[in-house]
Amino acid sequence: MSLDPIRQSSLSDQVVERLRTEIVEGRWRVGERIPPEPELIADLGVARGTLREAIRALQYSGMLDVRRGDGTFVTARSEVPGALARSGGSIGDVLEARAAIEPQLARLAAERADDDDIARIAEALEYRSFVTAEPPTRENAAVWAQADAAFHEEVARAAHNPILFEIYAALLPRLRESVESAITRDGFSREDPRGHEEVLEAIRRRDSEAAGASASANLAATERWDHAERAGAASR
Amino acid sequence: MSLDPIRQSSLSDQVVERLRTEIVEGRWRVGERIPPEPELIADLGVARGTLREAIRALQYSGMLDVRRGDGTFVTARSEVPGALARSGGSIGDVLEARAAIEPQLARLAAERADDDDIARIAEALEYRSFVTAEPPTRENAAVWAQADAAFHEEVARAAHNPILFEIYAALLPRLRESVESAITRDGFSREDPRGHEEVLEAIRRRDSEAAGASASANLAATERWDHAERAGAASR
DNA sequence: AGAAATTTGTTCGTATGTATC
DNA sequence: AGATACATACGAACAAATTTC
Repeated sequence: MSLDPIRQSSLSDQVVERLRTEIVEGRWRVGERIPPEPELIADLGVARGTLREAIRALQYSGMLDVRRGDGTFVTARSEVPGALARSGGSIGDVLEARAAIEPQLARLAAERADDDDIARIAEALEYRSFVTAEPPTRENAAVWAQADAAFHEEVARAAHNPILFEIYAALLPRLRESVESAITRDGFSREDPRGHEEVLEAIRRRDSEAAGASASANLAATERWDHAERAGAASR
Repeated sequence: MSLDPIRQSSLSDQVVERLRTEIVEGRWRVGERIPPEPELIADLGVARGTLREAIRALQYSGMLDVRRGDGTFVTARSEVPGALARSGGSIGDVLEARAAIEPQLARLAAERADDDDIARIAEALEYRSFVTAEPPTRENAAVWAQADAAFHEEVARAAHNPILFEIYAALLPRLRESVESAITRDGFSREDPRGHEEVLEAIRRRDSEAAGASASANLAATERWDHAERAGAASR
């Protein structure tokens, strides 16, 4: 059997790992500015080019946002959303991916959610209902889309599967974007009669079948809207 | 409404896009060596540091493999596998993700596969059966795992959803790895009585429900094996 | 409005480590 | 062993964008 030769990792790769760790472990929070180049150079003891290569790697992966003359900011704690954003696909494609993943997440959440998970889901749902009560305007479209996404994200977290969570969380921004632009148009209905509550109640009852079924039903409504939307767009 | 200021992209970002395009559009094929730094510098008209930053970005994303003293090689045509590889998770997590996505892919494939898709699936399945007929050894474990993955990849392609395809294709290497190491141990059964054939036949009949059901059934068998495997490992 | 300070962007020169033949 | 080709790393200098005073 032939073994791959061990290759010592380059300095700049090591710097990437160091910076990435700061972000993943939350010492540098999303939105915050990281220390400027001269400071990092001094701390890490590497040349400027070496550091810059590392920063570029994380920038391209979507974890950092580098603004010339201003600074470098943390934008995400994972590479997956950035990678998925580059892979194209329409809103319909995003919906189909959600249709695959969401019911499974709901089922797993019903099996594995602990009390903290359930409390977070309930809180997110409460806020979502609160926002839904307000009249839809362009200003609060982003707020509503965010509130909706937050609920789904908490369900996903409760499934306790890091891979599915990563994938699903990466899909959410793309969906949020489209919902936000569509929300003031046409017949987009923000309220689904108790569909989301049903998911939460099924999780509380540890009824994984019911949780999956409710999630599927909620998605079917959104897909109908997407089909109508696309048909309308074609005739415009 | 406040608009985001337009920010002109840096030279090194433009270089990233140029290099990425060469890879994505297949002019630089996977496995090939890309031109050496001095040549790219001359062609693109940028400084060494600028080019190196771009190469590092693509290296970290998993599309390039840089070997000091040797050259830089193309390793993938997408960033998603590299990103997903960093997000942790166990084999069980990978299986659960597959369980979510695979049936949906089979359903979509039954709705959308064209003649070319079906021919490719049939070919992959034929090869898989051929390899399965050989006795399992450590040497051909990798070959079998690859043949199995190839079948699933062709089904995924036939679903004609770029996002789901990217996600699923990114999961395959992780699964292949574990199957490969487990294949000679314990009671891992490489043959499932006609399970994979059923998927193909359902796709041919355009029966999306049957395709999804067959895919689910196939996965359930693998999941039983994983549970047994984990129980065994715990008692060892 | 303008000047200075801060921060990232880009270039060049040089020396060194590593793989291949 | 030697030669060649290639990537790695450092350092210094100047350019350009942004913020701050």
